[in-house]
Amino acid sequence: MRDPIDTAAAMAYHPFQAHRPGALPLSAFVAAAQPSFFPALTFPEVASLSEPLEAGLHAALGRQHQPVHPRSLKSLQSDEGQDDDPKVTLDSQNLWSEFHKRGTEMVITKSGRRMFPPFKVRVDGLDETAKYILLMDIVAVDDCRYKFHNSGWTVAGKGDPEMPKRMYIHPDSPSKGEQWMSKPVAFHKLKLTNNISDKHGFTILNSMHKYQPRFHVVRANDIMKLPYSTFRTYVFPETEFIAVTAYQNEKITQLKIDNNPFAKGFRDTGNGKREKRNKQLNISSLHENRSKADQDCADSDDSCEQPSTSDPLYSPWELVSSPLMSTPTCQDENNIGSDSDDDLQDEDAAETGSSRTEHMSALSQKSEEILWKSALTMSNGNQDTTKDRTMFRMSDDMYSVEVDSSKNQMSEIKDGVLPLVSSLSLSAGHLQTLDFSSAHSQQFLKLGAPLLFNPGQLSVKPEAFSTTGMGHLFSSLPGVNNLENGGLSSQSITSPSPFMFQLSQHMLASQGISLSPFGGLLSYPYRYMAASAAIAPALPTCSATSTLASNHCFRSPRPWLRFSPYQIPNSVTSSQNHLRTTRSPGSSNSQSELSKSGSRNSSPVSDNHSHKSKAKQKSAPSRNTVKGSMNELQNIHNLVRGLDRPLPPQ
Amino acid sequence: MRDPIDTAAAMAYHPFQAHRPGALPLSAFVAAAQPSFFPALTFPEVASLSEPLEAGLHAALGRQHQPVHPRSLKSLQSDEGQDDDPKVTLDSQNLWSEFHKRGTEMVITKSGRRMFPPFKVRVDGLDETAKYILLMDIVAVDDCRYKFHNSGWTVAGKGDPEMPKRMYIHPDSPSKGEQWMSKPVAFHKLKLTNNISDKHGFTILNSMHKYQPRFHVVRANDIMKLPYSTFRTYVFPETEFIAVTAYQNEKITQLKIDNNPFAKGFRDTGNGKREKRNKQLNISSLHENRSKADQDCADSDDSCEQPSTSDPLYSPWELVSSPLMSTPTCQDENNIGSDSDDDLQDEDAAETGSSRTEHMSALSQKSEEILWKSALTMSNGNQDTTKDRTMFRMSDDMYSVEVDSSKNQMSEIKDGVLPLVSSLSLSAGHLQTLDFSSAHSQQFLKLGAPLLFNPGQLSVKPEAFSTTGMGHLFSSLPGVNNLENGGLSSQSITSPSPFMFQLSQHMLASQGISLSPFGGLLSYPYRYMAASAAIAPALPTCSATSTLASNHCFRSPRPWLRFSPYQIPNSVTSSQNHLRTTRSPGSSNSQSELSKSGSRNSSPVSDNHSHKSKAKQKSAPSRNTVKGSMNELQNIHNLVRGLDRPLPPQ
DNA sequence: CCATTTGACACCTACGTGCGAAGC
DNA sequence: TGGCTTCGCACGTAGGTGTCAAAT
Repeated sequence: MRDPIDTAAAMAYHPFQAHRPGALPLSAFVAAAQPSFFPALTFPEVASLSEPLEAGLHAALGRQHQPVHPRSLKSLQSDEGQDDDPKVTLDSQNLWSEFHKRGTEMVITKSGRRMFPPFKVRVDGLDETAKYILLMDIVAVDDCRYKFHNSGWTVAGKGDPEMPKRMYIHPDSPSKGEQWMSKPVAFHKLKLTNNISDKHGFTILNSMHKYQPRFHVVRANDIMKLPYSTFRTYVFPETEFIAVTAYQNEKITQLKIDNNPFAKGFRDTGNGKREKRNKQLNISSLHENRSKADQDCADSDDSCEQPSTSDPLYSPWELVSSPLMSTPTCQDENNIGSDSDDDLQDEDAAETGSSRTEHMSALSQKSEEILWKSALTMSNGNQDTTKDRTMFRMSDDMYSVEVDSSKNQMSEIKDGVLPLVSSLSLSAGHLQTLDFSSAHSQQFLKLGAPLLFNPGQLSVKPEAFSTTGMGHLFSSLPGVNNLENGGLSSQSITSPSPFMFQLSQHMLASQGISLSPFGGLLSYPYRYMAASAAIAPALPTCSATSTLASNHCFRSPRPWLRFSPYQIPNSVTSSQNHLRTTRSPGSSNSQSELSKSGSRNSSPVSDNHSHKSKAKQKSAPSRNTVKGSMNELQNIHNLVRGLDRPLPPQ
Repeated sequence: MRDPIDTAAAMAYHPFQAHRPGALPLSAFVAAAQPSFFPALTFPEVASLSEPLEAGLHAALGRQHQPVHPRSLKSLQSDEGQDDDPKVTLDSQNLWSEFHKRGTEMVITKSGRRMFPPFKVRVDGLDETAKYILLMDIVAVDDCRYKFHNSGWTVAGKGDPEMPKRMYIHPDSPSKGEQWMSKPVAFHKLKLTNNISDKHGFTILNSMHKYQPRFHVVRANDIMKLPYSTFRTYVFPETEFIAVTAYQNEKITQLKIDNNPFAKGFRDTGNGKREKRNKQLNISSLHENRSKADQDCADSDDSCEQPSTSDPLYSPWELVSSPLMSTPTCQDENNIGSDSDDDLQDEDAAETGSSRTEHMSALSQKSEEILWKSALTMSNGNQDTTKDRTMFRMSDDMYSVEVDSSKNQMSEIKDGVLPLVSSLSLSAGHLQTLDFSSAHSQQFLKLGAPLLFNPGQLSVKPEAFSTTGMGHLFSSLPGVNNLENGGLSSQSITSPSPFMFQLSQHMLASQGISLSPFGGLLSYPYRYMAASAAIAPALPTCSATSTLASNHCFRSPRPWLRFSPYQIPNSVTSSQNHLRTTRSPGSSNSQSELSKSGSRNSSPVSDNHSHKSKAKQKSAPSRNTVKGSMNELQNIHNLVRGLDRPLPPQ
């Protein structure tokens, strides 16, 4: 049914690390990144292309570098078996594409807003018996602020500093591959907000900024093992969006109204100013026509709460692949997604089955750049220029990046290699958080929510975590119990490691770890927990002086509010990484479904992919690769928080 | 605030086992049960009264007995630290009492119905840093069928066979004691149904039968360790109820309408035939006036979804302790809870503060019997007569029973000893199931739900489970993976062990265990998993010939549908048990609150208990104790399923 | 003045209630 | 017929929508 990966690209990887903003502008590294693509490789089973990863890594590391022994990391892996080959397809892809080509907007509110379309994926190729943790995050695509002008989005200046992005771990994690593959994996519990003081664990975004959701597959049977596990990251370009507090593009509004069941009240019953829009809204096919089994999507608690757009009068839209209305970089001032070119005009034309594939192909080059940029830089705006970068993407495909922190060698060339590297792959934001939010977290947050891993506090030997270990990794380890019992120690506060996870108590509980309320100044007490000294040696500095990475990151409250992404100093640590990139067919289905009233003769996107290999070759990875890697490392190692909690100034 | 246990009773315990229905009627054992009470003992910290438990145990065991080595069990304990002393108080106790004294009815529907009042408890005295699993089940009080006649409940004959009762594990399990104590623990996700083919994991009850909810505290950091852990069972007599498909007692209906927010639409707005009932409905105090913090009750996903009865015009009712309207045994034909005596007539009287305590005290003896019966026999109707039994209860207090399977000695006498024994304490039903239902389970059930532990399939040595183990107990053990991977083996089907748990995939997933769909005749494939040969040696036989316990229980599909509880043969195994009984003040608050409009001068029940020691002395345990123990063991060791799944005839 | 944000609101989807007619 | 059960229903709660006016 769904075998997304059909193209491959490989790229040499050059590890890299220390970065001193100011002295060493990020853009320098970004510009050097030049991943190369190889022709499509039919995803080998467990192909593993061995290549040294440490080249120049330690040398580049200014300090704070605690070398990671691959063997140690290996032992930390909860599941190192390579007998899986995850394939991920985006659910309701055609709906996503419809939004994307018009310039998807996502409303962010103070109280938190869901995404629509819902981010839902189908996973295949997992080891049925192995446990996986599935998570997602949303990272900034660039460092630009946008504005909607003349029915199009334009860059309106430099972006605002990004709040720490949280890793949203699917509430069902960890679960067996069997379970994940049995039904779509939905993330509708993830909510977007613009409230920087959010205490629910929602993802905090900047309005009028562009973001890219990402999906990660981690083979681990315990959330506590996340840091030592391989991350396979999947990026669906069509899920890119601009965060807004109020809809700017009326077409997006109408698309939402027509497809979101909760907005059914606004569908034209002759009241609004909107006219007969029903005809063009036949895109909801995949989103609506999900089978009974599909409705049992794997999501937190309410079994697939996201109501299905079950309006029978909507017939499936054509399955457009990679949308063209991609976003410009900060330098680009050209409008994208302007309404004039193809919206209302070709509505009926689209219905007749006219394929947009060609049109999109023409813009694929640009799309690739953007997507790679977002994938590489984790979109925190850590680069001020984008023109220097040679990005790439495979049109009508989504990108997946696999980062294996336990391998000190070049990754296997699966379907493509992305210079996205991190010792832990917990990337996507200079401040990265693992957030187990959901209804659970919201409930548990009330008694003191996030758990932060402080590498310096856990000096347990990696070997202690045996592969046959029974989970509850830290709960029974010396030094960890102290943290668990004692609430928040001043030491933990003053020198939190950049590699910290924010966990909801619920998830922690099911993992054998719990939090205790911390009677501090905050309504949301924190607790710091050591993850392992082996994982995140490098740390970003957060002082205004922008010194090189030190272990005292975030000694000041919410440092990210003081600096722009470029100003936030970063440094990455060694950690021999195993890089593996796969590509999953994202919007490669160009089938068009003419019937708009049910008689669909083409299978839904996720069920019938034409595995076209459209891989493009690019130059071998150069500095850009390094840049990407560095950003990844930085992101991963960055402390991510997101709750409005003041930290001791020192 | 809440320190429920203030009275103690101790009782000699004589293990016991094999039971052959027909040849050896259950009533014989039941009649012999004569637990004895000792005066209140202020619960010692970790007092441990050592007494041999094995007396006559093995001798009585006809066969199938696999002796359990205490040391082995001890090693299996996830948390053997005795530094806790759980105290449990029933939330909304006064509301419960209001219902109970009228004869609580709970509607059961095919699609599942919540309980109202919601079963919610506050837990205290836990080890803040230790992990606990909190669960509850609902067991039949007797083997009687009831009917509502002349505004009162009467026994209407012998009860129908009970479906296997499922252990509902709180979705947040396991969590730190810290978390459990931080907020009320609600179980509103547990639903009642009369659909014997229920596939949601709901609790299946017989209409017109009487049931008793029970609450269990287990110190364990992994659900897989449940079998080896000590169960502390708490019974709140006022939560007893009769399952109905339609309300019989109009007073109960009105009480529901007035207190359940979801039934607000039926409150007298002048439409119904019900007149001014508002005045008497001031009971909702505790249930309504919960603080903001209380609303964050620890429950599955939707943070305390149960809406609060926030009608400000209701003032707290008097805090009555143990209700009088207790249920009769099958032999008793006297009406209870008849409306004529005290309902509409004394409504206003009650409002004026007239205490019902005396009235209840008069009936306390009867109540005790009933409660003990339910606690001892787990109310599966395994005894056909109740007159023989000498039950007891401490009026206006709830009972708690602690069973420690890891101790081969008489339990510490805390506040009382109850002859409730089981090798694993997973009692309460001849068919006992651990059900992790909730929204999760419903979702995961769809791909093959229950997990059954088959002791015969796991021969791993108990020592393998080290205390420092990291959870995921079975996932990495030899012999277990086979089960996990292979779906359902015929062997597993044909000889399932009586000790099996039914787990939802979700919970299993978070515990390192998952299930795979089994392409059989059933929509809900089963998977059998060995728990440990050390735990449940004895098994109930389920054949019509009523042979003594054998390992081939439930070889026939749904055997419980063929036999009455008495016909189902049972046998218990040795397993040196540590018995400990505690008593928590349930409805011991006899304060009356006169003000019906807010001016409560008495603290809520859970905050202000007058620790009255009303322990009563009873005779030393005799055969009845054995009976109770046997039932417990049987219940625990019984295979519990509940899904309408046919088993291979052989 | 503008662009953007906020909050109350009507209108939806879910689903928890008892009712009452109909079924068995 | 008389119990008891079932089902659709109206009416709640809870919360997800975009709208619109007002605020910033």
